[in-house]
Amino acid sequence: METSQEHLPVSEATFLILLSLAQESRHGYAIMKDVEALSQGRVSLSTGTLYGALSRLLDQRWIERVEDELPEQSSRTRKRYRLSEQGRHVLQAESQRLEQLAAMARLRLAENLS
Amino acid sequence: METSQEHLPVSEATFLILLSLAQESRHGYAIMKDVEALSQGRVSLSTGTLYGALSRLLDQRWIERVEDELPEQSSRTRKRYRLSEQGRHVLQAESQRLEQLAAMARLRLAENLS
DNA sequence: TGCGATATGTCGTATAACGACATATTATGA
DNA sequence: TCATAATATGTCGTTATACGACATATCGCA
Repeated sequence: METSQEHLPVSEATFLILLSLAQESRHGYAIMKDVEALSQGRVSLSTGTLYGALSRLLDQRWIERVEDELPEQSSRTRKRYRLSEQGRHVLQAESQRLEQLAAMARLRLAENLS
Repeated sequence: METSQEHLPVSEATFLILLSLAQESRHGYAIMKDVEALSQGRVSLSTGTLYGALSRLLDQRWIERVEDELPEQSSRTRKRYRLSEQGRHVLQAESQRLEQLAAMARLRLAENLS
């Protein structure tokens, strides 16, 4: 049986992209802007990272293409993506890993306050 | 001014090695075992990862060599390492990054429980 | 008309994790 | 005593991926 945990950890870029799509489906540029806002400006994805990650995530089936409603008017070359079921599982597993890591650090760092 | 945040994120392997050394100075093999225990068996560092990381961490001055007390008796080829001041700063910064990421995920994932 | 924002992509480089391989010592139990 | 497991450190090649630089096109607006 293949569990989501086997794919962890995912990179920060991948995590933030998945997290952005967890809220709603978006196209690449919107993900870029959302990740920047989401991280309070700390993370600015370069286009190399973004589109490379999107293509990888599609291959892995963690995200899926969504056909834009209203394709007639205002049809730019935008491509919309959404999180797949599998992607949501991975995101949840990675979130737990992050929580666990943060909790471990809190404990160990508290031990040594002397 | 160079702040610890500029080096983030650090890899999971690096983070766990630093966290292990935050408790007390250790030699490589002991770090390996501690990381395994610390992560409840989830992370088993390969020696390639471990010794590669240690050598890099020394270069970056995030860790330092410690001369073993009692070098006469029981002197194996063990090399002991400790966390440097800079290393502790990086570890603290990375812990905060992890907390922030985990908190972000908690919020977004809670939004979409419907 | 031109510029900034929106939008997508490729390419080359650098970093680092990882498994496989190599080697040596120490402790233990059959 | 002899083999085996645990302790201990290291190198090498492969692979994954982040990132900056470059390239291109459209849209809205002043």
